[in-house]
Amino acid sequence: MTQSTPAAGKDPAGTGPEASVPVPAAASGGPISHAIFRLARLHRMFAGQLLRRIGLHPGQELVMMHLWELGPQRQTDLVRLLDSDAATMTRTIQRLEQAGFVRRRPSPTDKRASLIEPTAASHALRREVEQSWSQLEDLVTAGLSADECTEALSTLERLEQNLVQAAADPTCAAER
Amino acid sequence: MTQSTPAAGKDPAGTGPEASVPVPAAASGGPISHAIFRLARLHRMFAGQLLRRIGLHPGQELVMMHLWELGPQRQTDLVRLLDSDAATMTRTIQRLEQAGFVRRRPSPTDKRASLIEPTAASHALRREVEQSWSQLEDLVTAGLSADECTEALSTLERLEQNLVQAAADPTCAAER
DNA sequence: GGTATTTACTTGTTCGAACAGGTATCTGCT
DNA sequence: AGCAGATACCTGTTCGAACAAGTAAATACC
Repeated sequence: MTQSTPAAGKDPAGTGPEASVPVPAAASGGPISHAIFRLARLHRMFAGQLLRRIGLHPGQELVMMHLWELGPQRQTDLVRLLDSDAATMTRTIQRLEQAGFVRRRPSPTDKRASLIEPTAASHALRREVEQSWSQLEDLVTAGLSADECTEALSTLERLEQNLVQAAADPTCAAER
Repeated sequence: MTQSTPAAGKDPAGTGPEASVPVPAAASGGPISHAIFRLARLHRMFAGQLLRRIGLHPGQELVMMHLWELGPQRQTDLVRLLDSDAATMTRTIQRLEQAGFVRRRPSPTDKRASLIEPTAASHALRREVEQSWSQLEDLVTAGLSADECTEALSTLERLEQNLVQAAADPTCAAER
């Protein structure tokens, strides 16, 4: 926390440009929320750019990584692994299937389910996907020491834990 | 929603190499990237839940906050302020207009542009939106001291800065 | 066995995000 | 003045995310 930008501090009118971080007073009510939002947006954009070259859309690569690693899975398993949505998974699988990266096989034990398995063609992508991930990681952690990385990770996880806990907390009133 | 603990669980040796929790080795290639992804997802979900009650969709509230704060703006200005996309802004404005939160007035000086201004009805939402933002901020920073908040913010901004810089860096080769 | 509930998956919808065009209009340059 | 290029905005498309409903099969219960 040595060279923090004065984002949360002052941003007097007039100077306008603000090339690095656009942060009007609109964000003053939630500087950390806003920072999460901006970081996530940038991060997602980079991931999208990296994935685009290898013919995947953001989100699809996570499905593929799980399939490569764990072998054939039911959609429900993937949903649980990715903490995703069944409807989203249905369409993601459909697109991956149409793209030739995935195949569906009826489950031998459950007529409702089908097993999703990566195709041979998809394995050619595996290295590129993993490479892109580590490239993105390098980008985002540039200039950070190992200790700083650990600390950053712990910070992110702490924030995440706060939200996880809030989701489980009945006082949240965010029930649906 | 129901997300298992990412790092809180100690997960002793056990049997497998990575019998960890939400993601196996798939994330090992980019722990920080993955943490950003998860945090952002949760954060977005919470924001969505809070906004849902007040009749806005995630993203729309940012537009409204800028309009409330800065007064009538052209779409281009909003795009620049939010670092967003012109096409996205067009449709977001259309929906906000249809919802009655925004009005369009032709620009007196530029026949191409129109000025977007918040309606009187929209001002009733302002307090709720700001309240939701600070509520979300409280949620995400729960249990953090002021110092820890500052540090967390600085960490987030540092990661963001890395990506901002990478985007400007020609070695990125991500140019079109 | 027969019914109720849960589970696995699908479809429809709306939304933001991003890319690829397309059309006016404005601006800079000659 | 006239033209090239930039600008402001719109439309079409595909994608993930989330919600709502619905179908079929498995499971639980009586």
